[in-house]
Amino acid sequence: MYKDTVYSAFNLLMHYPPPSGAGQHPQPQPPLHNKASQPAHSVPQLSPLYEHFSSPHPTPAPADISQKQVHRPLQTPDLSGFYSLTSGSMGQLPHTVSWFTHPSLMLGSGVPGHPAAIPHPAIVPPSGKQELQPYDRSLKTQAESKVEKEAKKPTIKKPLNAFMLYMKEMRAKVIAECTLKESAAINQILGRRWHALSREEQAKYYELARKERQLHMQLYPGWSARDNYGKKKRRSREKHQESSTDPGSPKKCRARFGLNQQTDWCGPCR
DNA sequence: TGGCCTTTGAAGGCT
DNA sequence: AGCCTTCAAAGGCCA
Repeated sequence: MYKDTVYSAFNLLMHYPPPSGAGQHPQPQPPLHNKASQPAHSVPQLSPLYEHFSSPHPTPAPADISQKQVHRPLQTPDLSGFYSLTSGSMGQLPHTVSWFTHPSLMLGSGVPGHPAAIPHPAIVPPSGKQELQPYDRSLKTQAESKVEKEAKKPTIKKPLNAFMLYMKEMRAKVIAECTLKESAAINQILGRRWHALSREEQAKYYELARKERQLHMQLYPGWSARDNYGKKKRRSREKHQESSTDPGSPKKCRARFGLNQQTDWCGPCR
């Protein structure tokens, strides 16, 4: 089952048409969450290219898992260099973001039913830490157990959007250039640089993000962004409310003054 | 130790 | 339809 899903997702990407039309507006594509609208025949047959992606360094599964596993239909594919293998603009994308480096798309045991026991970076325990040693469960009520079970459910992270992918790639560069380490400051710089990118350059990241969303959908069909709501502590609303004098972020500022999202900047945000 | 900061975009909910 | 809220990443900072 999972094998089919991964194969389908992989092939879907391998056969995905490149961005069409030069100068195409890089704005996000229409939502892809309507799975029902995708006909089964839209997933092509397994590409022979897939054979190249079986991992040269398969991570052995822990004994307890491997013993229980009846079959091992799929090894964790090494998808590093995936984009360089694909044709079209994505292959020329000069960055390091790929399935290999992007945690939410790395394949591993976190994927339900996946045979390998490598923890999936996109699927993390709610605490983000190793589980505590087990204790006497007989002391627990069923309700408590249910609550705990729910709490221990691994978290599937949201797929990264275009800007997040850009940030992930460019962060190291900015850190090196500016000798900054504080993410808040770095992100401000990256935000400005993002807007300085040409539409063609941004389009690469929008396309990549679109593919990531699509793969995420294939890997976690029932997942919803709503699943992770409330798992981070919400910020206080007061802090989010903008003062009349604070220009806020460029995005908020443009929204407030009705400026063009791509080109216009108000004074304080320059 | 855990939330905040800071960015943009996606998605879900509400009016 | 439009607005609002939350969460994705990152790491220093602070209570």
